[in-house]
Amino acid sequence: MGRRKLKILRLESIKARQATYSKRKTGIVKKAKEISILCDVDVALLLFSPTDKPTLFVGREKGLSDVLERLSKSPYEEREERFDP
Amino acid sequence: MGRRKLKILRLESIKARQATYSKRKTGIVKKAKEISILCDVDVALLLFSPTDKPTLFVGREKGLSDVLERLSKSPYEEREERFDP
DNA sequence: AACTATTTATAAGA
DNA sequence: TTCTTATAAATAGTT
Repeated sequence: MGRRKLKILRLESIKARQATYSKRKTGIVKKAKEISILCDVDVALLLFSPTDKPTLFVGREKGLSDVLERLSKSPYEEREERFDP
Repeated sequence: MGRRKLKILRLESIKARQATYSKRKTGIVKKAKEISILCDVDVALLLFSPTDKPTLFVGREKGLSDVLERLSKSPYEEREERFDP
């Protein structure tokens, strides 16, 4: 989306990475919140900025530890890792 | 987006929650991958489906434990929790 | 799983 | 960083 189509490759300048990070972080956190509410599911999203600042969103008024514990209790057969969605 | 504007409230039927989850999971995992590549940052996204199946995406070819360790080492003052982005 | 009308996210610019 | 706007992308309802 945007004025031009962007290729998904590492942005060259640190300024561009910071500007794009700021915009996209807002978008993805919003998406995380929406899917959690709409579908009534647990979500945890952790991001580090180009300047190393972490942002954490966990849905449904839980803590990160609750969601991680849930993952640890989930059978391996049910887990799905997405490296190339 | 879509044929009608949707209010961000828990969908009533389990079928609707499952259908919407499936579509939006694809979208948010794609977003996580994109911000990780474009901005060259660490990202971890964990989602549980309405049928309890977990999906995990971690960017930059790291493991979840690496990203969690990075969070644990991050100064509290730098952390940002987003409950209402 | 696919289609497509419509809404939403965002790239570039200011 | 924040706002605007043109355009690309996501997705709700449907089949």
